[in-house]
Amino acid sequence: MVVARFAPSPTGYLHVGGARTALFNWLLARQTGGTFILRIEDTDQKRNTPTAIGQVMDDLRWLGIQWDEGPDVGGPNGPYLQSQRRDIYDKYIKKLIDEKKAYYCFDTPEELDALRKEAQDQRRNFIYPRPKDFPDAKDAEQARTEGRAVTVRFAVPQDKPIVVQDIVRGEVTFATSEISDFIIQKSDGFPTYNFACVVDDYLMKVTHIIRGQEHLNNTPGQQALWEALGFGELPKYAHMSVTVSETGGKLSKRERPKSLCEAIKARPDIDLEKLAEVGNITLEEVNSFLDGQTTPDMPSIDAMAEYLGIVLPEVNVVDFFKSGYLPETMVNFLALLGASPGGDREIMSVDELTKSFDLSRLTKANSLFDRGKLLAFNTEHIRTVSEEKLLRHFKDYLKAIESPVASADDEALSKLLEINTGARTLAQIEQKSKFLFIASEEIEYDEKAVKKVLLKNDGLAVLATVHDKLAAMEQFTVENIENMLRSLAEEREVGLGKVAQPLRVAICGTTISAPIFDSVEMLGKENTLARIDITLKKFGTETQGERS
RNA sequence: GGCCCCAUCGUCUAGGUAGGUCUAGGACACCGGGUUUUCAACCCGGCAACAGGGGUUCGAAUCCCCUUGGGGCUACCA
Repeated sequence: MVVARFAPSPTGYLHVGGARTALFNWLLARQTGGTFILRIEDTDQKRNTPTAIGQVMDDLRWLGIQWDEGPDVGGPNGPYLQSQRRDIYDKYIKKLIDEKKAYYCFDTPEELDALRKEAQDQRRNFIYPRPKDFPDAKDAEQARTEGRAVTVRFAVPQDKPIVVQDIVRGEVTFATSEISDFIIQKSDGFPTYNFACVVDDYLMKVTHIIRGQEHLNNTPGQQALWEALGFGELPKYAHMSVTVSETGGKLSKRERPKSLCEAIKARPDIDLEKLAEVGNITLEEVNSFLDGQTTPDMPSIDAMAEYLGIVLPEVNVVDFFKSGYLPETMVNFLALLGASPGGDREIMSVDELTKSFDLSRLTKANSLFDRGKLLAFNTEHIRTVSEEKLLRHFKDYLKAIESPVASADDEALSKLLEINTGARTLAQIEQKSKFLFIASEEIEYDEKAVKKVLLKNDGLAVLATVHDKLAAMEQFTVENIENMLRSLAEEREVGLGKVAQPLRVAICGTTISAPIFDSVEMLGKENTLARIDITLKKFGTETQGERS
């Protein structure tokens, strides 16, 4: 019976790297009919955001990743929040201390830093100097009353090299002399990740641990702990390749601030004071951010980016949601990043991915998160998901971005989805349809579009003709609109574009929109004529002089 | 600096664990052409890789070693 788990620390929204880890564990559990656990590693009081747990769970749900045991659903081996398992960890820590397998430490950060610097200077790895005699509980108590910080370190057995049997890497050997006695209990009484993780994986009967390669170096220590605690058979490990970004290095949450910082620097004319105001931070904070000293909070980053009209690269699952990607796309893409079902298959459903998932087929080399390919996947999934699913996703999306299109009923929304086949993202569909749902007076006319389409080639004259023909139309149907425009083009011996484009600009303000016949029909006769009137009035006088 | 991992088209990858069937396949991107009411989408065609050097072998993308290059970790973060 397979038991897999995803164990995020709740520091904010779920990012794609975390989502991939969760997905692989979930895929394995689903394929084997095993259990998938969601465990929250909230042992760092400083880093936890109270809302983060909910955000992570929302993101997983959006992806369709359901957990069998977790903070909200419970389970036989709860609680699933590490912060609620303090007594359990304390018990095991006491056991290790009693057995002389762990010991108290009283070092100050300064002392530790000095030791590390010394090691660095001597060109060797930092190894904590284990005391000959371990301090006892009384020493610890006294240190505490003196106000000194007390931590507990695990005495890593030095007898034999530690071999990690990794499903993707094979046998990886670590010399124990390279593994420093690490802290298992912090001075605030919380366990460290390396300790809590081992205890929980044992208690929750986890059989498979799939995680990022960044944890490979933690594994020998965790194995030693597992053994010292007498936990018996080790779980199976699989350390996945890391997902890297175009800018180099691990794809992380730093991506967005970094990208914004570069964008600001690339535009020296920016009013930094105004920027600070928009981001709701001080000018000093902006400068510090530009110097790489500090990083403002995400809402500030987003606000500043929006103000500057910069699109930041998506890194969190919600970012992709708000950019109009489908969960099916994300699951498919992430499942194939650093893994392959073999052969030429790429666009796959969750069922297919589950069936074909194979831990032994994980790639060893790091892979780059290719947004272009993701877009292609999204295009394909938008084309192939069922109408009902697409409609549901579209409604969720519109609601999330607070689009005026959200006011449309299901019928209109379905129509939009239908006429916009070939769209790459839901965002594109929204952008090309938005004009149908805003007031005629609020249409913004794109300067280039007006110049190119209306003020040239008799654009306005054509538009006036179109207006009259539409006004005379009794049945305002897609078919009639199309016939009218086509015959008008024929009459004038020009391409359809010459008559369709002026109309397009008149009703939506730009040269880009959903297909014109359907758009006009959806807008309705009254609105269409009104918009043409507005356009004619607005740009009509300008043409007089320009016509020669 | 130390330890660990990795290396096929620009990118994701197939092929590697059983060396010959690989003049290295697919997809994305890119380039050219077609289609077209805009943007897309779609159709056809093209470009493009076994990091380098040594071995082992009749034969190596595939096995071994070195070099180079990338990545990770090196916290009282996870």
